[in-house]
Amino acid sequence: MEKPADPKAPAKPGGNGGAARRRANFSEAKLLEFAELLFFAYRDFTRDPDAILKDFGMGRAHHRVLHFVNRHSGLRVADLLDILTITKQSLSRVLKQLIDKGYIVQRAGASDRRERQLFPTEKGRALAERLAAPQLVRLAEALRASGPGSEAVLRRFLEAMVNAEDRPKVSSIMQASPVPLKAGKGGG
Amino acid sequence: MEKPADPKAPAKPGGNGGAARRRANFSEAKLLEFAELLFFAYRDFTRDPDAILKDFGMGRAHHRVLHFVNRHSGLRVADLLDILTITKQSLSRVLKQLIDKGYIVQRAGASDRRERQLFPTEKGRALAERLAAPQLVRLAEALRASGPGSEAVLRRFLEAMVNAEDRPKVSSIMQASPVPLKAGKGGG
DNA sequence: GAAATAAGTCAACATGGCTGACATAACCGA
DNA sequence: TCGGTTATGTCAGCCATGTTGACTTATTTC
Repeated sequence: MEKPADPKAPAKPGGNGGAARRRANFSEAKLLEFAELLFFAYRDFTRDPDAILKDFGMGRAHHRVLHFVNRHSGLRVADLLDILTITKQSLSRVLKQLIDKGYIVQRAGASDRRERQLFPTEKGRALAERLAAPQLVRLAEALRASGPGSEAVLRRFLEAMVNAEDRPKVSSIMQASPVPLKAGKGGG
Repeated sequence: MEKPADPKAPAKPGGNGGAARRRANFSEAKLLEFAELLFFAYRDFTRDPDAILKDFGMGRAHHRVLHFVNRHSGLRVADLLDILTITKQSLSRVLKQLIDKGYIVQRAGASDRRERQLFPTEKGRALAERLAAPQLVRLAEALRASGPGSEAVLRRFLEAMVNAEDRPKVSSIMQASPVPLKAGKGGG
């Protein structure tokens, strides 16, 4: 019953209903281009590891878990849930597989034995590096293409893209702390 | 049977097997940080529209289709397949729903009547703008936080992140051509 | 000792990828 | 005009990965 707008005159490019106006100096058109570029960039960023994972009967979810366990060895299940923003049931599925296949091991927490700290095995480290390799090449080339001094710009941009309330958490994660990341929970 | 590496001495941070060495001046650690930042940035970039979509009984796949149809009004199904890099069966599922709900209309191609050109309805344009709004705010703020002149850097970076062979295609898409995007197929 | 917390589990369901097979309509060249 | 190719659509089923809800176990904390 929904009468669609006349398809004879579709999508007036200038006629923006009002959502736009101007945002801090950036035109809507320009911002939309960045949105699209981000989509394309991320689409291809994940492509190489996805192909490798297929050979191992695993998916992108496994990659994410393995990456963070490898990079931030010793983190707890709760930290991982926080980072990935998925439910423990979703995490459990892939984590169990990674443990069963010998890519990750867990140990009871040092101070709190209810906690499970996660560590990569040698095999896990090897796979994590293999998955990361093409992504690092891509990033290095893109940074080079961006010109000198682009790293600082990139870092500021990406950090600002993160939800403001999560930035402290992300920062603390980025410091590759070998200690379980309690910051943002009760700590500071 | 897989004997895991001794979990007592997990993840020597310096002991990189050889995948690393040095990539064009960027340390592996730095590149990994960018990889993580990109993950967090994209994670949050998609969060706002995902929440809105839920109220409409739709998912991220609908958003992607609606976005590109709205931005590049008149593109063909084949163009969309190319952009999203999914199968026509996957696209069909969400596209059909968007058409049934009156967000998108199709017309037979002007020169080739086998083709289906896709257009947003008024309703579709409205939803696309509503979904884009929080993302554009986020992007504008992040660009501002990146400092003056960051746009050019960002653009170069994101374009370089795209697979080299797809860059011409992406460029032609970005020009918001109102004409069906035949470039990269047989054209130039 | 009771309550709270960290983690694990079972069951069911939704979304959105995939493959394979096949149908229809339209175009295009011989 | 006919036959092959192309653009699109569709059916059927599978897989990965997200969700909610309910419940258990081990451990810590008050």
